[in-house]
Amino acid sequence: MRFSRPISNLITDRGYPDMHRYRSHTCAQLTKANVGDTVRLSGWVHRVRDHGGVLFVDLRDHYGVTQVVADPDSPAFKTVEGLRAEWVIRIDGEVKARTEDTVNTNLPTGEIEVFAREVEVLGPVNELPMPVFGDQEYPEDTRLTYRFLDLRRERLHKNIVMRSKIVSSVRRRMVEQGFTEYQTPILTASSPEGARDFLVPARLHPGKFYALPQAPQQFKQLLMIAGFDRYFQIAPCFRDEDARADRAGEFYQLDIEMSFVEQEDVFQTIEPVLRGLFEEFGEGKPVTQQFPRIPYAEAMRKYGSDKPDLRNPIEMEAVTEHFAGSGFKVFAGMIEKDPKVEVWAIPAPGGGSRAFCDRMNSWAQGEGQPGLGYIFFREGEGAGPVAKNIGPERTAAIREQLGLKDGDAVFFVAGLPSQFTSFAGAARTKVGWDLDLVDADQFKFCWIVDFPMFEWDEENKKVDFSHNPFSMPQGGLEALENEDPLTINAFQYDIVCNGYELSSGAIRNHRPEIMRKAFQIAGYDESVLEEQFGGMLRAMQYGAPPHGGIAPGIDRIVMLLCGEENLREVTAFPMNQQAEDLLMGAPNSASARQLRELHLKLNLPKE
RNA sequence: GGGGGUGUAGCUCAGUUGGUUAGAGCGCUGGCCUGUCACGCCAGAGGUCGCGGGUUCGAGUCCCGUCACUCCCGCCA
Repeated sequence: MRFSRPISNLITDRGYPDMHRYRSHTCAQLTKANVGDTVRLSGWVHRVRDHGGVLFVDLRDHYGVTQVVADPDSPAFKTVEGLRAEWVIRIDGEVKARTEDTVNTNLPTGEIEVFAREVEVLGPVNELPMPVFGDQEYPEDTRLTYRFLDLRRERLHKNIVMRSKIVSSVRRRMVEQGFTEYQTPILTASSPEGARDFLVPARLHPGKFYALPQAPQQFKQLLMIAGFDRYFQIAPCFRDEDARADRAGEFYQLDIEMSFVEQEDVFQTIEPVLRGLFEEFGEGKPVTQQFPRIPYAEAMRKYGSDKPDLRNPIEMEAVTEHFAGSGFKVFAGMIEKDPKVEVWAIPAPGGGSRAFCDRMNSWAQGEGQPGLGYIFFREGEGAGPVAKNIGPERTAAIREQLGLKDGDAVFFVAGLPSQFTSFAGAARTKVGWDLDLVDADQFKFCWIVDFPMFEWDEENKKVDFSHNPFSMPQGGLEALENEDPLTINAFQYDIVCNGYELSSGAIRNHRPEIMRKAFQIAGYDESVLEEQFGGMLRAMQYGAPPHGGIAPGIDRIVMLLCGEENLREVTAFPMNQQAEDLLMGAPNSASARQLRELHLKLNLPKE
């Protein structure tokens, strides 16, 4: 008898019958070359097919599936008859070639099967709450409660492995770019990201709390000030805000910071990493080669969003002048009353039918809008109520401006851009998808640049930072001293891919005097600055290099590369939307003793 | 905190205008089957129709409330 050699060095072959306790091979290894070998496999019973006189078991492990066969000649026949899905078994047997008509070409091991001599049950199974075999959908709470089963299923298993490969590739690419990975604290102080912190009570300091980092923002800047030059980390981040499909309370960022750089240096460094990553894992889908840089204001105007999906070719344009003083009294009246009122056009190539325009109109009403004005073009002229009201000349001018032809349509939104932009953006998205203008099979990247440094806080009637206070204002101290704060931009940028904000970054403010001035403009007393960012401020006074960075979201990158639309599909152990871990039972109540040690008393809301 | 969707067997779902005993597929249990790989065939078990209240002679179906999950808004640079 010939004894099989292991292919994977994971497994030691001590030779039959002194083989490795559990396996000589994985379930993906055996081929025609092994025919005649005696082998040992361990894994899960994926599926049993019982033909009475002959039994087939698909044995599955992490690596693949191998068909095990037993007939009444097999001493293991009785045991195999009793096997059920997902039992964990070890089988010893002989590799046999399948006859030509029984080869399964869908399986890498499909040319062989293992004839079972001996079967040992390593882990039997209660009735399953959900099967591993097949791809039927299951309710998410079941999937999360039995996550270990869900993770055995092909799609999720593949996603998690893919995630690991992506993370490895990211690390390799970063190291190749001259970056070094440094770790930063998990128990830290509240930082200025603006989200709600997760707090951890400090036993040794009654009444005080650590905060989990929303991002290692200050630490990475301190690392730059400490002279480490190029930092990265796959950093866990925590924000106690309500979850969304693309947003969870805990997540990972590829956190990056670089010294002695300007914005363009960061772009030149990060672009190849992301482009390479998406080319490596994007299954051949085209990836943007040179990421366009789009100023924030332009993105809002053209796409109605600061995270535009550039797969959608539609660009909006202002057409206010064509409505000013026109016969379309609703818009004309608004324009006359307020010089800030604008009318934006959303071109809809191929949408030139009354049916489509009416459908968009009722969609808009469902979105809480009064409606959606439109013109559609046919037989050389514009049709619809708006066209009637403004007349052929203005209609032709609009058509001319937008380059529309017969069979196309255009939709209009009017008002104060600040109030309708996000709706206009949603309409652009809907038109693009409904008219099939979006080529989904690609990765379209862009940089969004020139974010405003400050914004008007309507609630508190004051100027406030629009991002974090650590960004360098364009124009530096001079701009802060001489210009209207609401017109100052920051060296603040985002990377967007297919409509997802993948990351946000900035060139940091490394000058304490600019920092003080910025806080003063945002109406914060110097004492606030000292109290909250005293450490940073002190560090800046002892030789801070100019520096900047960015922090792409790992989870979202993996989500895009796996073709998923929900972070939970690429996270091994996610929480549900209510931030509960249904498998481990978190959060949970604390014992009286734990609370006592922490000097905490509960003050629960009334039922 | 608010809005939308969903909730019927372990799972996916059907259930007409309010009308007798609430169905199907998958899974499960038992039986048959020697070449399947979504094996096939036969039989069976399995239901507080999310929960509570109401309207009605009669509610899975209509109304009110409530709970759970999910998507979105708020929130999140």
